[in-house]
This record gives sequence, C-alpha cells and structure tokens, in this order.
Amino acid sequence: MPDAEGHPAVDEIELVSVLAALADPLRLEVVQKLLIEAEGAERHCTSFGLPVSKSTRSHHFKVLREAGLIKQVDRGNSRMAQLRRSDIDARFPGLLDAVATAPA
Amino acid sequence: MPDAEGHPAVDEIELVSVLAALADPLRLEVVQKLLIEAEGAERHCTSFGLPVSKSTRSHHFKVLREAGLIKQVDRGNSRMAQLRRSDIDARFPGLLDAVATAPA
DNA sequence: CCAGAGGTTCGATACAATACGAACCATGCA
DNA sequence: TGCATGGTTCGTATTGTATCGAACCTCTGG
Repeated sequence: MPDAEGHPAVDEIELVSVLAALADPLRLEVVQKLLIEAEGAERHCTSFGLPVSKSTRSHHFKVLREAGLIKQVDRGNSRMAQLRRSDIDARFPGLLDAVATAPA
Repeated sequence: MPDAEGHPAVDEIELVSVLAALADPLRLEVVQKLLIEAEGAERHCTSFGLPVSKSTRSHHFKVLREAGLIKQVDRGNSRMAQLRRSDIDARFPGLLDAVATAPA
C-alpha cells in the first residue's frame, strides 16, 4: 500500500506504471535531468522549466510519484523531487541506466 | 523515414515511442514473450492469445511496429512478428534486458 | 474459380490523459 | 496579522487511445 503521500513501496512498483510514467515527453525530461544529478540529489519542482501551468506540473509530478519514480519531500514552503534511483534499480535493474544513456 | 511497411530505421527509433508502446499491458506481454524466444525467432501474431478482436490486435501490432520494437514479415497468407532485438539494443542498450528480467 | 482464413482499414464509441484557470490550503516573512 | 509564494484540488474542454464490427484485400487450398 502506498504511504500517506502516495509513494508506493519498492515491491509495489509496477513496470507498466513506470513505463507509462516515462512515456510522456515532459516526465521523461524530468527523469533524465534527475539522472544526471548526483545520487540522492533534490530539485525544486519548478526548477525544470516545464512549459505548462502549475496545475499541470503538479499533475505530472503526481504521476511520477505514484509510479514510484520520484519521492517528494516537503521542505517548508516548497517541495523537492528526488529520484528513487536505488529503489528502481533494485526492482528493474538496468532500466534507468538505459534511460540515462539514451540518445537525445 | 520508415520503410514501406512502416518500420523505422534504427536511428529513427524514439525512446518516448518505445516507452509508449511498452506502456500497455497487452503490448508489454507480447514483447516479453518475444524476449523469452531465441534471438530472431518469429511468431504468429495470433499465437499470443490476446483477448481482443482481430482489428484491435492489428492495431497493437501496428503500434509495436511503428515504434520500432518488432518487424513484421509476410509469410504468404499470415504475418510473423519478430523482435528487433539487436536494433533496440544498439540504440538503447540495456532497455530490453531490463524489461526481460522484470518481475511479473 | 471460389470459399475460407489472416490482416488491414474505416467509422463509431467509450474511456483515459493532458491541459488550463479558479479556488483553496499551507508555509514563511514582513 | 496580513500577504505573497508554492502546491494541490476541482471542474472542464480538448485530445488521444483502446475497442469493436463491418467491409475489404490477398493468399491458400480444394
């Protein structure tokens, strides 16, 4: 069962959901940007410069969160996004590596 | 430019399209079944036992074909599906391995 | 030559996804 | 306390996807 903020546990992460979450240009861009960062790095949701309204941005991060790709952490007023690298690696080894090294 | 049958060239295969093609339970099932087969194996489109009508099945194989995941070969009356393993491996190394080893 | 089997295409329908603005709820700071 | 900022939620419009049946094409085998 997902926790209160909607993060699924590691063994609840579904391949189809992860693929569906990545199958959107904006969300793929977010994940690829997070993959460049150092392990465990956090980024502002606004720092990705997505060309959509804030309600749409909120929607996309919700999809990523519920798929298990990112963890969202409250930092006072704002909210940080963190890639669940080790969790995805544990469940689907090599998947994020493939996404990280894919040609632009 | 894709060929006459709609197969994209290797360098035309887009990550988003591949992920979108895999982000459907039926299509993912087809690809995972092809991944179990030997390299270059062919299978009847009907042999997967998809619980849909033949027009819907045709649609799903079209999506897989246009994404670059499979090659469809005419064998007289019927049509065989063949995974483009080496093409995908060349463009997105590790992606299909991750899909192949993913938990059910 | 003709009937059947395998596939595709087309039109229609139902459902899901994306997108937006407005309203709302917090937190942090003056 | 008041207000600006960052996010979420809601309602809605638009678009895309999955699905089906019917019509059509092509090859195979009697």
